[in-house]
Amino acid sequence: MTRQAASTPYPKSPPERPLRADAERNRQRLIAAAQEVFAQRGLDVTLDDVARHAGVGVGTAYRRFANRDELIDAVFESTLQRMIGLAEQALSHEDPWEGLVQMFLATGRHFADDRGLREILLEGTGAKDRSAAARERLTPAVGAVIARAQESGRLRDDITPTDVPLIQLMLGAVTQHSRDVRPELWTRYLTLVLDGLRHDRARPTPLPQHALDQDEFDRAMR
Amino acid sequence: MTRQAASTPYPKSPPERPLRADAERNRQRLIAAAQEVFAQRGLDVTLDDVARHAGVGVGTAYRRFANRDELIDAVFESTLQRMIGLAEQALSHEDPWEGLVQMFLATGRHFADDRGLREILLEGTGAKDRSAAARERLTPAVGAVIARAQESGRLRDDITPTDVPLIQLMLGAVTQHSRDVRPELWTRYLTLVLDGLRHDRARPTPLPQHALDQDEFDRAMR
DNA sequence: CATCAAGTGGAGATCGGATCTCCACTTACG
DNA sequence: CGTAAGTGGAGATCCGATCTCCACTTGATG
Repeated sequence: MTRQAASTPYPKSPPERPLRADAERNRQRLIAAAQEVFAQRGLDVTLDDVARHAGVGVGTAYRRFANRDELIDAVFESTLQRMIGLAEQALSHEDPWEGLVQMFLATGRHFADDRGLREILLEGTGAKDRSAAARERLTPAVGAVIARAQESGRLRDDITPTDVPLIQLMLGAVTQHSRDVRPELWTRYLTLVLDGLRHDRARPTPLPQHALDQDEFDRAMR
Repeated sequence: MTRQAASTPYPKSPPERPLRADAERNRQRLIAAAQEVFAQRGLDVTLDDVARHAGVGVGTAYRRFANRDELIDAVFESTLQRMIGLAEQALSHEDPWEGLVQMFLATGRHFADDRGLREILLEGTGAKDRSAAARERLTPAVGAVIARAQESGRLRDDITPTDVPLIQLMLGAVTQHSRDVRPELWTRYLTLVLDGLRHDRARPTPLPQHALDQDEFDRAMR
């Protein structure tokens, strides 16, 4: 799919010297456009799409980014930082269980809003090493949140850090199908899962988001 | 994508007269092959793939089935019947809660083993009316299982029948990513969700399937 | 067993969509 | 103002999927 970058014409990686002002402006526009397009339609869009959305010519896009992968890297570096931040914030929440819940909610929201992010972090789309590296940077914080919640006795003991992305993956599947009909539906199922994750519980937590009615359901399942 | 069937050469729907014996044999082979290929690789395979797998020429495939959709219908009619049967069996289980669990397990297993089935019933891939019709036939039985479990007081009251396919969709997402690494992993998350679905519970149900370790995880996320 | 309509295989025509280049033109910068 | 840097976008190239066509084989029938 991705061709090997040819030797001469446009290999991009090391910015050999500063770009001209207008060129740099276009580069930023491309990144911003890519961010939006990836979020909406996933990583499987053409550079032509991104270029059109940015209001520049295809040629310009290819001159700045040899292929989609370079663009993806440029776009997701900052997002990944933010995700790590969210997990770390969860650690500083005074209540360990609430911290865990907050982490699921905060990261879940990002995933709900950004299909590209789901694809990279949860579905392993695109360059495998990129995804792996990203998750590796995310793991320590997530592990800490889990461990702390378990020590507090509120989270069942048989949960491990790898369960977290799998759960987010499940919620992502819901979002994928319901986003046009009810973008927040995933919170319903998160609540359900959280009730399953509790070490002990008295009564079920009330579910946010009523279930899909028949009509919504039909539309969600296209 | 699917072209309008042309007037003369190979429109297939009404079997105008009985097929010659060898032709009928090939037809069956094609359906059997399609069943397998759809189960393994989903509905998005070419008729060429199916034909090769059946050991017949492409031409033969196209002579019998004007397009993939006809083949899909031929393949899934029987499977759908079986799914309905599973829900009905759940109703006859003496314990209403156990019946519900059995329904999730039995249908979940089918979904786990058959990607094409997931795509039709859970992901609304392919002809939208086919999926809708199929689900419509499945709904009454599922609704009854839910209602009975709720009346027994074991299933929380805020669950509705449309939650069932959404939950299966979540589990399907797990299966999709873990099938090469650990095909049964979905049962772990089903147990978690079931614990969340219980109206009241003392201690968590032990989870089947230990979580993915780091290596398995990396492979699952490709 | 001879005849011939029915059926077959699979090479390749056709289509469509994605990727990427090329170059005449425009623009920023010294 | 001169010129190196940058631009746009038409179209060359590639690729894979769909579907047809026809020389050849096979099953049914008398």
